[in-house]
Amino acid sequence: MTYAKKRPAAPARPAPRLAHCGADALAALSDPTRRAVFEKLRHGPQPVSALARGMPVSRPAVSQHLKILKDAHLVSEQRDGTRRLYRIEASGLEALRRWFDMFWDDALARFAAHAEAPPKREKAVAMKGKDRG
Amino acid sequence: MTYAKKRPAAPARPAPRLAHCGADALAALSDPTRRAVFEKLRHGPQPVSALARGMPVSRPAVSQHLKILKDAHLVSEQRDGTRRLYRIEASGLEALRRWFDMFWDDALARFAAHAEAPPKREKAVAMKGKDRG
DNA sequence: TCTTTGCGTAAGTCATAACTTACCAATACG
DNA sequence: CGTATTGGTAAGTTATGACTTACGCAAAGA
Repeated sequence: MTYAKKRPAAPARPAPRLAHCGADALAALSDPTRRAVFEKLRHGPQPVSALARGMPVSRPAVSQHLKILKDAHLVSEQRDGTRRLYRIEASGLEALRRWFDMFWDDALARFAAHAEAPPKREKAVAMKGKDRG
Repeated sequence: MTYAKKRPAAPARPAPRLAHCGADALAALSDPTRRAVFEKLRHGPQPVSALARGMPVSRPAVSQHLKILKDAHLVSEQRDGTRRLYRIEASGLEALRRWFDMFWDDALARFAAHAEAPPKREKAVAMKGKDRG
């Protein structure tokens, strides 16, 4: 969940720095229903009602999910009469993969090196019960 | 968001079928703060307070995020005195990659084949204004 | 042993994501 | 032109996730 407006109990939230890569795609695919829709598209381009058919949610819900997937460049839309064919778009997957490979390579390298160099224990500067920096 | 308990406005929600692969990992990485923590771990194993340092959220918040990452097998924990060293765990990444490569391969194959075979238009069985199947 | 450091967990708050139904626009079709 | 199909969008509801503070326990260190 991303906080934006003011919230009394939590002073602020200056948008934690994050790699602006496959972030949107990750968020988009974090929802089970959205994943289900996305997986349905593996069988080829489909109109909204076909995607909604058999799903436990309403057609408008699927529409809303498709919008999110589209914004994340995970699907693209092609108008065909009154229908709109949705299909999986490579670019979103690609962005995701780039972000992801970063860690993958790292993990492998680190595993290969086998030297983890656990951080030195350093004297903490007296914070009695304080949970905040 | 995953619905579980009853909700008057929405009859039921029988858990949309989904490939039980990197699902947890995707959900875990969908949060910006969690990604930030995860990215910090690229520099090597770190104790909780080191991870929390400089973050816009409290230390307990980071602890909670680490629990989620751990449940998704994205990080592992090693006790060291009063500290607990967290490090990136390959297995979660691997699961994620498997799920992900499924689509990736598909997308490439489909792109290569170039034949999309858009679904035939079929007479819908008269549903006046109904949004549900 | 008494204190400090390190960290997990409980309880409570609040914004919001994921739904719902209703409505509207656009295209196809008779 | 009237009607049905298709699908996007608005408005409203609710469960939940991301926080907070407070507390408690375990290991070090004096």
